[in-house]
Amino acid sequence: MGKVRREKWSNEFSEWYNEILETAGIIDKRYPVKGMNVWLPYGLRIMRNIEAFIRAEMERTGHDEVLFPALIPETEFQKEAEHIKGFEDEVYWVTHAGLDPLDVRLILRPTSETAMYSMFSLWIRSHADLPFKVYQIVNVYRYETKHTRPLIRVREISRFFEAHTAHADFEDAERQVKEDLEIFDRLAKFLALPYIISKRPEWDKFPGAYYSLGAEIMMPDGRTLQIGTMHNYRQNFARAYDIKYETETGEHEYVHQTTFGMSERLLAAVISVHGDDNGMVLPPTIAPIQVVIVPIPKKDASVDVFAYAREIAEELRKAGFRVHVDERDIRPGRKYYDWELRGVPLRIEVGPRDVEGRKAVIARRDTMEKFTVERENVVEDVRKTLDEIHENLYNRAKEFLEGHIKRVDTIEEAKEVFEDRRGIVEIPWCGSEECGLKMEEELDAKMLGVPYPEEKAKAPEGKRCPVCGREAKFMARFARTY
RNA sequence: GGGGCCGUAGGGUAGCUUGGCCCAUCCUGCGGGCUUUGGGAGCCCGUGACCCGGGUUCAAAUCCCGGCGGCCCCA
Repeated sequence: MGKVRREKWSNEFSEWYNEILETAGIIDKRYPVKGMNVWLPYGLRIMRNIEAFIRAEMERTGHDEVLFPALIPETEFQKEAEHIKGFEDEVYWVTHAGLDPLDVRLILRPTSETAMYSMFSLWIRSHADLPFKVYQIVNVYRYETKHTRPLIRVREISRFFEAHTAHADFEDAERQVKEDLEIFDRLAKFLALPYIISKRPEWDKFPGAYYSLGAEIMMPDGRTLQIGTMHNYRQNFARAYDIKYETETGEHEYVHQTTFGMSERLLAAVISVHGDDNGMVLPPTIAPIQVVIVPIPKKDASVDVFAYAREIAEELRKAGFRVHVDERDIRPGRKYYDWELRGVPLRIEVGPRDVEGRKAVIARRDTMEKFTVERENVVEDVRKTLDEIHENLYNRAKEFLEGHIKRVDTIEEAKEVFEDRRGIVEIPWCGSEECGLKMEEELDAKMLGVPYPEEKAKAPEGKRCPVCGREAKFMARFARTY
């Protein structure tokens, strides 16, 4: 009691993760198609809370919500050469209608650029239409050949967020990327998730992009998980899909485009990063139940603990909290374990002693600490404690992330760091693809890219690329990734 | 692309080598009853499974062949 354990969480993360998803009621992975899972009510409620925040941010920043069809004609899909090359071996094809083969085959969208952009070319006419900013949250399909993993690597991404924008020039597109980063930062704070941003190397950018940024978090087993991406396409897609606008002086110019993407990996990150051996720990911002009240009856007690519990619940609800009173006829200890597993950030226990003394016991999910508060201070103490929990989750995760980033100068040192296959290594790099790929191979890790913004990416004076010995231009990040 | 392992109730498992004692074991879950409630109580009753197809045999969860599905390792 009162002790946070993270042994299984850290040492047997895969088992921990699968078990939690199932027992906490997030998803049911028994659906008979590989890589496709069923969302359960509790998991969906958490995801909806995350999406509510994203939608509010989209509204705040002037994005409109749209909804495109899931099917894309082969002819549209093939317009941007790099894009098709990047996705062709992982799209699902619709080739028949009934028994007859289709004249033009259709793909199930793996992402929506090629669905959207022919429409963009119809919609965007003049400079007055720019910047043009839309988003949607839909399911997309990718035939993953590597191991699928619920919420992380799936063949149907159920909650794929994608914002697409078009701009008059490169500078405005760059402003959009900055805005995306700011939105992402606010979202990450909302989820209490510390992260890093890297600019992807040329060989790993999004197919068709001019450059790609990726946001990563640190998983309990020391691997990184990408939970957000921002791309500047420049005019690559505009040329392929003929998206032009008329300037103030009457010329026709191709637009500059960006995208910003996220998915249910956000939920995977929240569950993984904040959890412990007892289960999930949800940030109060997204917990479907923020406070659970467990009445502790005594057979011969003269007081009504249930009435007392309901009364506190009502007061908390009026103050704006999401509260549940657990009146099930099972023992309290069982209820504690139940709600801990489901990550409810704060529990209130009320027994006859509390009713008589006008008190309540508060138990924090993050630290597993318990303390007694006065009845009349409950609302205030709950508010304060929930805030502290959120802050503590963020700080704990930040410490974990930062403790897993190491700077080294040589391949040998990097290998030493990776001996336990954990963490992120930053190593000087000349910037050539050849040396980058060589390091990936030597380290058995992926290059995430270089720190972003660019100022942070520069290698300190005098550092040399450990592969070719030339002067290092950047510090490159390597990690084992999901 | 190459190699290996595995499919038994909702979840986890025993049984398989050496076929019969298996209308299949135990834990958990689920429904009901009694009793209890400050950290997973107990007892009783009930519920529910051998991946699919073919073969061998007097007899198949067990052996053989094929299919489907899952997992792991290597490139």
